Amino acid sequence: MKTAARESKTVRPIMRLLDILGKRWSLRILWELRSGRMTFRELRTHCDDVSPTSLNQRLKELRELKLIDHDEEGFGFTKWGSELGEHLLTLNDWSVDWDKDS
Amino acid sequence: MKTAARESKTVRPIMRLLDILGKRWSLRILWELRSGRMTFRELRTHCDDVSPTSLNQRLKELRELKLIDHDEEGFGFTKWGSELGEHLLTLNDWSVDWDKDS
DNA sequence: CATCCGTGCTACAGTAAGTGTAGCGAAATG
DNA sequence: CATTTCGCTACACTTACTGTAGCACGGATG
Repeated sequence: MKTAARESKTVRPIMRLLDILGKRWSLRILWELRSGRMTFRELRTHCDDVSPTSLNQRLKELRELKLIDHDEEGFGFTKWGSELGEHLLTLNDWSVDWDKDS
Repeated sequence: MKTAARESKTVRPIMRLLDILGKRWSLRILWELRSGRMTFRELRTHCDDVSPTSLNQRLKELRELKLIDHDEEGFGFTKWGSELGEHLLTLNDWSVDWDKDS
């Protein structure tokens, strides 16, 4: 019975969330998807040409968490992902003030 | 003129933020620090015994971003880190609903 | 039919990042 | 002095990510 390499050991939702969001590109992917659905290649371009291996891995995980989905228009937010995107937006506003105090 | 391995190429504050938060343990560290200041070793224990190498690296980066600081009571939030902690709290509330729709 | 797109995605070797254990030097306490 | 606790480092090992190439599929076009 082997445990997954890096998935949350706890059951707490926040931990599941922090686990995946703490992986490289996760936050960035969600951030970029705010501007609408896009194809794998488009998304890749928006994410500084992240390697397709990594992108695919993250997309798979984010889909499993029901944060994004995929249809004929490409990848995009689910209802939940959309809500999470809102949180990122408020974080964006915050970061502007934070940055002023560089 | 070499560029830093993984620091943001853009100047946008949100990117700087997502960059560091997207590194392993960053979000977790901030999450754990909500419960108050703690020593290196305490923090390490709270973070599933993360390797001291990684912990030290993240703490260093988070200090550079003025999100946490260190005094005789240990590591803890700065004013900015504290605000970011609030955001994590609302994210925690959200995650509970999200989790119900597993 | 064949040929050309663009799609999501995989293979694979190389590089970077994180792990786990041991332990150091400094400061505080007895 | 010895002991404890502190932040932190060394180092070999393992895992994660990168960068490039290209595959299989489906739809359009000739």
